Amino acid sequence: MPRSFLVKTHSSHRVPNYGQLETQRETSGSCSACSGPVPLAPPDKASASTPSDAPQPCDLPSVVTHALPLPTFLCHEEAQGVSGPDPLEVSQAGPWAGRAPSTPLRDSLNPLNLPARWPLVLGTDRALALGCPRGAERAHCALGGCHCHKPFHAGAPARHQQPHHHLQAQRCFTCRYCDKEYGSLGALKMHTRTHTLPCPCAVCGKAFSRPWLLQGHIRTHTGEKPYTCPHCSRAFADRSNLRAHLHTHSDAKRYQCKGCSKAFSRAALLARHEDSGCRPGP
DNA sequence: CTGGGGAAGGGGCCC
DNA sequence: CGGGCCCCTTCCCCA
Repeated sequence: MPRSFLVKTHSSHRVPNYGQLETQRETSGSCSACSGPVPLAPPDKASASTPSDAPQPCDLPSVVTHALPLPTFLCHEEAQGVSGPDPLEVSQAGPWAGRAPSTPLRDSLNPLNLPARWPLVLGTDRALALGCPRGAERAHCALGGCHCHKPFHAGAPARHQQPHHHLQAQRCFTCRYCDKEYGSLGALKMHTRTHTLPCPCAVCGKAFSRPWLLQGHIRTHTGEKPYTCPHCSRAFADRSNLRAHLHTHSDAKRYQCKGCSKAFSRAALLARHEDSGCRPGP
C-alpha cells in the first residue's frame, strides 16, 4: 500500500535513491571512529554473522566502544533487574510484537554519523546473545530512574533519552480504547485514529486510520501504479512494495537461518522457514 | 516449501 | 499541534 501517494518534491536530505536501494546495503560505509569500512548490513544479517563474512576492520562492538556514550539497550532479561512493568509483556503486547526495531537513526540524532542501523544491531545482538527469543530483542528504556521500559525504534533511543520526556514532564497519555500510553497528546491522538478509523473509503466503505492509508487503498480500486521498477519497468502502487521488489533484482539473500544456514531474501521468508521448523539437511 | 506481489498497519520525522 | 510523508514490517495469497 502506498505510503506516499502524493508525488512530493523531496527536500535534498530526504531524496530516496531507489536506483541504489539494492546496492547500498551491500556496499561499505565507513566508521567515523576508525575510518574503517563498515558493512551496511541489516540487523538480521548482522546478528546472524556468517563465516564467509569478510573480516571488518571495525565491527560493531568496536564502533560502540570507541564511539558511544550511547543508548542503553536492554533486552527484557536485562531489564528485569529494574522495577516496573514486565518489559517482555510490553514487547509482546505492543505494536512491537513480533517486529524487529527498524527506523534508522536520523542524522540529527546521529552526531557520529554511524551507519543508520547500528544501534539496532547492537540491541538485537545483545538480546540474542543473552538468549532472548527473537522478537523479544526489543530495546527498552532503562535510564537511571526511568522504569518505563518503553520500547523504541533504533533511532528513538537518542531522542528518547535526550529530554527524556516522560521523566521530565511526568505526563502520560493513555488510550481510552486500549492500554497503550504515550508521552504526548499528539502521539496519543495519532494512535487513537487506529481505533476510530476516521477515513472511510467511498467505494467500498472500508475505513482507515489516516488519509494517506485511504489514498493508498483507493489505488487498489483505480489500479494506479505510480512506482516503476527501473530494472524491469514493473509498476507498483506502493513504494514499499517497489523497494521489496528491487531486492529480487539482487542475488543477495540477507536473512540466514541459524539452524541450517539457508539464506532468504526476505525476513518474512526466514521467519516462515523457522516457524515451519528448521530441519537442517545432512 | 519457497519466492514474490499486494495490501495494510503503525510509529517517527519534518514542515 | 496536525498533516503529510517517511520507513519498516507483517499478513495473505498465489505460482
